Amino acid sequence: MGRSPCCDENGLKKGPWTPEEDQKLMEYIQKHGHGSWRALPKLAGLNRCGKSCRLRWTNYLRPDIKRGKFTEEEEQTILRFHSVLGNKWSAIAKHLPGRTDNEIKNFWNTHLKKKLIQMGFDPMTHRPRTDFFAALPQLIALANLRQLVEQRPWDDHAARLQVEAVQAAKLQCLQNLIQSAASIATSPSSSSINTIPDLEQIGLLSPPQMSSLSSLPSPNFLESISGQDIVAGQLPDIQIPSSFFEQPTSNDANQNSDFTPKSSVEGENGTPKTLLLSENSLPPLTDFPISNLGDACSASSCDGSSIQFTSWPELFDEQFLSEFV
DNA sequence: AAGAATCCCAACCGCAAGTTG
DNA sequence: GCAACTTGCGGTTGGGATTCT
Repeated sequence: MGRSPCCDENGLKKGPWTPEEDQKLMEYIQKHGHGSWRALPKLAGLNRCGKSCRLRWTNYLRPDIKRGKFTEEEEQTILRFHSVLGNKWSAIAKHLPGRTDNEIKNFWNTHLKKKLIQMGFDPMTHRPRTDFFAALPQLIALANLRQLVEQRPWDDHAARLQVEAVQAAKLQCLQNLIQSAASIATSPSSSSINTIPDLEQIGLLSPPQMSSLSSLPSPNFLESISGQDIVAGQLPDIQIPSSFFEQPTSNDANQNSDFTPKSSVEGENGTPKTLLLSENSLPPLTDFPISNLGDACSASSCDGSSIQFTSWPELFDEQFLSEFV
């Protein structure tokens, strides 16, 4: 397994491709196919290394390449597959016809990753940031906005704020517990994911909620992912807040790193009453870290059922949610 | 208008798996 | 089984384009 020496060779051109070079490469491949990439540059009359030619062809010259901005649908697809596959750009690209792994990687690094971070998600796990203090600005903003919305006296609000802080901590705690359980379940040493129901035993999840955990993708699901056989529609519905695609981009969002109000309902007097977060826009407590699970499972033949955490509203009782939102 | 800052993406680099002799 | 070679992948970067001050 030696390293490829091709790019170390002297005298080979590097850097941006000229239209003439593109033309030569295109004509050669269309006539003869690429064959051996290493031999191609000489045969095509190019002063480039084979690697450079391959890259140019696969990322730019291939006739089936789709150009232009990513659609919202493509964005969703990337997010979903990334939450499952992690940074497996080539695997993700297989599910986006006409898009290259490089393009997807760039799009992820320049747009999607930032979006997730701005929304308080960990871009690697697709879950809300786990550190409570990182979420503090959001909580503070939440509290302030609530005050504006409700126009209640501060004393009353302070008391409510305290309750909310407790609830937020509770929420965080539950989340951490779930994550811990998940990591235990995914560790090769654990026999199966069936350790999750322990949560039920300690009274954190009621049976109906657990039932939602049992609607799980089969182990075959993960196998099919690694085998690249899945289509987007078969993925677990890893829930990105509906507000995700409404998030301001770049600079706008930087100034509003907290969750911005996205929906409004009619108040009693007919004036719109802004909600901080709709239930649907709550960040998903959601996603079992399937990206890691994939490796763990492939290494340990996990035969237990896997987990599909549901969205927030189903995890908490209505009272909790209605109080929190 | 101009310089600084930031964004964006094509291309490079290095690693690892697969293939061949 | 081993080493040389090829291919593919993911991370990183250079520099042009765009936006901000």
